[in-house]
Parts: sequence; C-alpha cells; structure tokens
Amino acid sequence: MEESSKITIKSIAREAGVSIGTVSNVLNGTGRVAEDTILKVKKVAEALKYTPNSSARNLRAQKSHLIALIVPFLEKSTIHDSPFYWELATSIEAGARDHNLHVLLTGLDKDQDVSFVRDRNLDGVIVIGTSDESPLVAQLKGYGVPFVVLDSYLSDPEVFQVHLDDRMGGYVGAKHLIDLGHRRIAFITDLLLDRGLNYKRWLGYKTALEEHQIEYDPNLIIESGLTFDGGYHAAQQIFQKDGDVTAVFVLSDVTAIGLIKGLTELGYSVPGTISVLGFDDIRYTEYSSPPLTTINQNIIDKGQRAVRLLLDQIEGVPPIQKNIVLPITLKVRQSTARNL
Amino acid sequence: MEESSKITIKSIAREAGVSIGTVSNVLNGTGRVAEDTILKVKKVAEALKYTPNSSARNLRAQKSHLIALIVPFLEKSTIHDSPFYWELATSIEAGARDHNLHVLLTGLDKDQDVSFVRDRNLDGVIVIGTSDESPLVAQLKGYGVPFVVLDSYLSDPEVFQVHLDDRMGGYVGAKHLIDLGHRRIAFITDLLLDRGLNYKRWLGYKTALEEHQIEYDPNLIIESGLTFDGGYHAAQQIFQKDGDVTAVFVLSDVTAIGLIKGLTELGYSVPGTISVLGFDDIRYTEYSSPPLTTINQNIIDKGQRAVRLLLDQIEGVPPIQKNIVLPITLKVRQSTARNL
DNA sequence: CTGAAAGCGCTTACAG
DNA sequence: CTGAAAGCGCTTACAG
Repeated sequence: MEESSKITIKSIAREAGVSIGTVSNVLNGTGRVAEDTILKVKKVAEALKYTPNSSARNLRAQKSHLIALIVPFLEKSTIHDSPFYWELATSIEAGARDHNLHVLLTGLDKDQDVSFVRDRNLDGVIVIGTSDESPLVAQLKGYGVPFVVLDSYLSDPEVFQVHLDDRMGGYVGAKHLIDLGHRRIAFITDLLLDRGLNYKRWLGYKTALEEHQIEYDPNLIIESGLTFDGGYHAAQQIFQKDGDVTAVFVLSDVTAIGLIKGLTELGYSVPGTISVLGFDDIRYTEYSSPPLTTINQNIIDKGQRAVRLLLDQIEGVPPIQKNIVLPITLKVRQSTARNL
Repeated sequence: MEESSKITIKSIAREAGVSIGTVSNVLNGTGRVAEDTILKVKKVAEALKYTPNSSARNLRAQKSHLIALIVPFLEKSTIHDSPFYWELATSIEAGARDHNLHVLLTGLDKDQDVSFVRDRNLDGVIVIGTSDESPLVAQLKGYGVPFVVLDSYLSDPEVFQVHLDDRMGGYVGAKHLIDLGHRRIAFITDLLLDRGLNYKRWLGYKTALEEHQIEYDPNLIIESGLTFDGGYHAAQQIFQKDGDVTAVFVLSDVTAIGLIKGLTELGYSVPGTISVLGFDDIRYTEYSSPPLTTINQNIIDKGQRAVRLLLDQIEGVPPIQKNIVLPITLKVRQSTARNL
C-alpha cells in the first residue's frame, strides 16, 4: 500500500518520466499525445490512485462544480414540520450528482449575506421560498451566478423560477368542496400579504367562489400558519367566527392533520360533520385517519426541473422558458364528503 | 457601483499602494503592520467589497471549511419515508454554520467511492447509517480525514460514533408492554443480520422478555422493513403467524402508523384489541390517531453532538470519549393499553 | 514595518 | 508530440 497522502500530477510526471503538462493533457484528453505516452501515464495514474485536487482545478477554472441549495430559515417551525423539504433536497442532490455537481446545503439566517456564493465560485444556486422583498435575489444577480428560485413569485421576468400552478390548486380545491355542496368554506393559510404562493391559492379559492355565486367572507380566512399546531389551534377559531362552516380548505397537509385532531377533540367528525381538504399530498396523507383528500404536487419533479433549469443556464443552453409552472391534481380520499 | 467581478487582494494592493503580502497580513491580522497601513487597507477592502476567494485559500491551506454529510441511499424508501432526516440534516447544518463550515449533502450510490472527500480537501465527514461491511469507513480512514459515524455500530474502537442507547430503547419499550400485561409481543424491524441498531433494540427486547420469564418466540419477529408500507402489510402477517398477539413493538413511528392503518382495516382496534408501540417520536406521533406511544429520541441533539465531535477532531481537541451514547425515553400516549 | 518571491496543484497557450 | 512557463488568488517565510 502506497502512502496516499499527496499524489499530484507531479508524482505521476516523475514516475512516468514526462512533464506535468503532458500528464494533464493525458488525463483530460486534451492536446496531441503519443499513444505510448497515454498508456504509460494512465497506468501510473491508476497505480497511484490519482484523483485531481478540486481546489486547484476550481482556482484555475474559476468554478467549483458546486451548487448551493439555500433554504431561508425565517420560519423554522414550518420548515421543520414539513416532511417534504427532505424529498426536495434529495431529489435535487440526486439530479446534481448525475451531472457531477455537489450540493451545498445552506440555511440562511435573517439578514445574513450570501457572499460565499462568490467566494466559493459556486456554479449555481437554487433558492427555496423567497420574495421580492428579500435582498437575496438582488445579491445573486449582482454576482452574475446562475440561479433558480423555487416556490416564490418574483416579479422580475429575468429570474428563472419553478412553482406550482398554485392558483389552479386553490381553484380546484375550492371547486371540489363546492361541488360537494359546501357553501361556507373556511380557508387556513399562512400570511397572505406576502403575495406569494398562498396568495395565489387564495385567488383561486376566490375565483371558484365567484364562479358559483358564493359570497366571499373574509371572516372565513384564518391566517394561523401552516404548522401542525397552527391547524390544531385553528379548530376553535373556525366556529368562533362562524357556526355554519361545513368545510375547510387547508394549505398544507400537516396543518390539515393538526386541524382534524383539533376538530375531533371538539366533537366534530371528519368528514361526517365537516370536510377537510389539504394541500401537498405528503406520503403521510394516505395513512392518516381519515385518509386526507388533498391537492397533489410532485415534489421529486419539482426538484428535478429546478436542477434542469439550473444546468441549462450553467451550460449556456438558451432557455425555452424561464418560468416553469408545474401542474397540480386533486386527490380525493376520505376527508371530504357531500354537504347534506 | 463598481464592477464586482474580480476583486482580489491584488486590486486592493494596487488601490492602497501596498504589496499583496501586506494586504494579506492586514486582512488576516497577521504580521506587524503600521496602524496607518491597516486603516488604509481596510478601508479600500471595504469600499471594494472584497471577500477572499475560497478556492485559493483552500488550495493554499489544504483545507476547505467544508464537511460532507453522507447518506447512503441503499434503502431509498426508508430514507424517503422518514421525516427525521431533514431535522438531522438541518441541525447538522446549523451547528456547522456556527463554526464557519459549510455542509455538502451527499447521497451515495451502491459501491460509489468517496474520493471527493480527498479531492475537495474536506475538513470532515459525518456518515449516517453504515456498517462494518461498508468500504466507506476504510476509505475515510485511509484519507486520514476526521469523521463521525451516526447510528452505526462499528466494531473499530478508533472510530468516533454517536448513537442512541438502542438496546435500552428495545428494553424499555418491551418492558412497558410487559408491564401492561402483554405476553405475546410481536416485533417489527428491518433486517437484523446487519448487527446494527435494530439488532441492539432486538437484544433489549429479548432481555426484557427473559427478565419476565416470557418465552422468546422467533415467529413473532417480522422483518418487514421500516417504511409506511412495511407496517401496513405487516398487519396481516402478525396474525397469520400467531393468533394470540396482543401487542406490537415497531422500530419506527412511520411503520407503526402504517401498521395501525392495516390493523384498523382488518377490524382490530388500537389499543382496544391490540397495543402498538413505535420508535423515534417524530412530530407526527402526537397527531396520529390514536396518538402513538413511542420511544423518544432527540434528533436535534444527535446532530449537534455529531458536529461537536467532528469539530473537536478537526481542532485537535483530545476526545473525552469517542463513542457517544444518547439516552432514550418512553413517551406514553394512547396506542398502548393494559392487556385484559 | 514592508516588499519580493515561492509555492499550493492545476491547465493552457507557446515554443520547439 | 512534448516540455517549460505563466498564472488562477492566496499565505508565509525571508530579506531588508
């Protein structure tokens, strides 16, 4: 066994009796090199178990084969409650790995800057959940680094974005409940004022109501946050505000599950006395009781599309579209029922 | 606004009228530099928004301020079903960030090597769930890179490890059921032959049985895998093998939840006719129905301890202990009841 | 106190 | 076809 500490092209050059330039050419398949030399160098490289030093390559090439996945931790509880960030992260990691890129997982504290993106010569960045207000996007644009933004609604048309057809999600969900005969439909969401994805879903919900001549009632909007706990505590609020509610549209499955627990404890039965509709279709929904009717989104696909969009930028492929909108589908299970 | 593309110590040196060596000394607080010069250089650096290039630093220093979190994706379904990897990953990321380290998230395909650990001059590595059989650990040792292994039971006493008191977990869980009067207790696990954490828990289970003069029956051991589906399908198996089972100890909460669904569909009631005990205490357990009695582990703490152990190695702090064993606690909720 | 120089490991023109 | 040299941006002895 050879001491594996310091095998560089220099070691190979010495061993093979050629110059380091030639070694480099052989290993990269560049330049004109004699067949004999190629064989010899390759053999030595293999024998010495040579692998190129990334720092040196990165310094030379001014890139890093590294992308960052930036997750703003502004709302820690939401992030932790949601089991789908992991799926998203792993699908991005898998996609990146297929293209010889590594993924830096980075949480971001409030008003922390991202100069590391430039310092580390990152090849690209994927950002989850930001907004026009965040300085993050401006900073990334300033660096000139390719980036893709997920689940955000940025007004800048130059920015590459991937998100769901959230408005359609809101519409389809509300329509499902309306079609079941519900008229008083509560709506549980995070803050709407950020004009982000929740706002879009809310627009869809409103559109569905309008289409069916149902009066929109702001009292039915509950901005309790999209955590387990938020749902649990919303159970009381719903009926404090209005005794006639027969259905609730909840913008996250975990919150829907919290809500169902809350409702059950208050003596309501789902879907017997009240219907509950979720959003996300996390794996868990099938196993909850009752199995949750929800709006399905394909997380794996979302991650893969983001990686694809980023890679195209990195490789200079002209974009067909900068704004990818992913479809949603209604998944009917057993937490919604006809309003009698 | 200045063109931000290429600010190096060279730019600063030029602008400030000093040499690059002096700039470096000022920025690093090394060497003896005149007060005036310090001020001048610092001002220029700030004005130019200088941040040091990591690749160059890394090349020079032969390190990277980068650690890898390696997650073997051998059993994809388990990984994806379990909501706690995300918590673990984020707690590791947060801990690393506090110490100026970035985290590389890396899945690992079967027989993929980890030469990137050396190529990228990684400062350290955290590995989740490996075993003596995996070539991974040997490779890491060969590189001489600091590393910590989570949730694995490696026989090598030199390796830094963090895991739960799994045997105690198995013991405490089984004892709880025994104390409730159960005698025929099924045990749902992943494969036991790897001698890993499931095996330890199984030992604890056996010990508890022995202590109470209950015969160990291999028929009650179901190696169905620790996924939602594994639990769901185990429901039938349990009673095919033995009609007298009154309790089931399941080594993962998600699997316990799958099992409960399966049992419910078969007409059993939990905990009325059969008790179910989980493991992990994921957030979800509180909201499932019935709320799950389970063995609690502190994921955040696990991640933090791993980072701490890694940092000590990196900084050359002599280890107090190489093997950290984290406590478990029994969390009694409502899925277990007295055997009548 | 400050500058010039070497070197980390690599790639890429450029001679020959 | 092959070698010598420059340079990516940084840090660290070493002179002076």
